[in-house]
Amino acid sequence: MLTVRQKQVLGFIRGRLQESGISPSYREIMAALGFKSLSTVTHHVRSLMRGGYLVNAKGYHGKRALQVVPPVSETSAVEIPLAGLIAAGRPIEALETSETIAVPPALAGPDNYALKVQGDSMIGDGVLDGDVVIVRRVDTARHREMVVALINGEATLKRLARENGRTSLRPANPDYPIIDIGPEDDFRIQGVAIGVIRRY
Amino acid sequence: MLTVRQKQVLGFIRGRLQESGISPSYREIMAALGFKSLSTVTHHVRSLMRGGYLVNAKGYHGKRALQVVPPVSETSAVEIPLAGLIAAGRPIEALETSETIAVPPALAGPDNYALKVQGDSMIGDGVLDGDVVIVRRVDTARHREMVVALINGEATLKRLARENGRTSLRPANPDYPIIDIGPEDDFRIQGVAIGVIRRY
DNA sequence: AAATTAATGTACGATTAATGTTCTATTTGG
DNA sequence: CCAAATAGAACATTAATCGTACATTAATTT
Repeated sequence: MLTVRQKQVLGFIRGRLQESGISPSYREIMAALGFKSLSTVTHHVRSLMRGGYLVNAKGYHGKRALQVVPPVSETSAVEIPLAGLIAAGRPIEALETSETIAVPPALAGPDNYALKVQGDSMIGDGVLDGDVVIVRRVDTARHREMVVALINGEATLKRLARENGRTSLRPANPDYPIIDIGPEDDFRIQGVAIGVIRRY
Repeated sequence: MLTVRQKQVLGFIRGRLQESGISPSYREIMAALGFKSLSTVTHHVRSLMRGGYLVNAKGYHGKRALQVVPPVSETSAVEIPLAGLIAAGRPIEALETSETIAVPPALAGPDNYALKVQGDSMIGDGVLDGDVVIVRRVDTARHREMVVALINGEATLKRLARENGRTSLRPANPDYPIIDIGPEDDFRIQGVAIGVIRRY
């Protein structure tokens, strides 16, 4: 919570940074706001630092190194990044903009992201073309979990099967083949599906 | 609830917060509303606090820290009521508590509610047992839309079909029968599905 | 490279200004 | 009459300020 003066000081610093790129000195701040003592500036700057609005990029005794901390995004913590499109047999196609998508809190998490599904390889499990799957970024998964996996550079959404010491990726659609993972394959799990959102 | 004076005081504080971001001091409120004593302001502010319209963000002796408490209705526009369970062939089973469920803004709306699906009559359309369908409360629907319908007192989730002047409800599962609507049936549409949320 | 100077940030204490709180008493309008 | 509203003055606490001396880094000179 900022006081009136703190707001003015912060505003001046922010303005200087924006126009010239270098932080003003304490004495410049003093002059600009009409203070007669450096301690006044010190006091306000310190308050702003304590409040997390400013940091000194060079640490203790760092000169002209004040940096304004961007305000914490108050866009409710239920937003997770929409990482891109996933389609069987292609790498994940990243979206240009760093889009985000709002999800119910039950599907939110710091390691979660969303992928838009292209294709119908998992139609048997109720994941349709155009659905958005919510994925938790992990590198291991258990038998029968739906995973986002990277195999030889290609990303895919399938069910993981571990049987008789063998690992395979199974679509939920008879039109698609089961993918057996061999020791020569470059195989990595990128996450497990924890939810689906569809919009008609 | 609020007296005339209280409304004026609250309005002034709200305006100041909106335009400048900082709360007015008691003396500013006094001047703005033409009071001649601080205690008048104190009295009104305290009343507003007791009524839950204002809080002091800095607590006792906190200066310029009045905050207007947003009315309850605006707390979170992404919550919609979870009305109950829907299963083929039974009335909607209402939940005891008036639960709500958080949904992405794209699925939120004043006339929307959620139903938890029981059964697999729509599995072919990717709606699985346990899924939550988001429904918009309307009384008409077009051909091929997924609807919540009430037929002779029984609620069901099906696709609406209008062909050759006849209306029918079609499951997305060959194990279930198509329901033909005749003139003798008591048939009503309660809403159309606009989304699905699943959690693994 | 070393020494020197200039520019800049830090520390401590004390003081003033601004602001919220409390108390008792009085006025006002239905 | 009663509840709401108002008034006035004294008091408590926080915000803001000032002055000075000192420490550290950056720039300049030797």
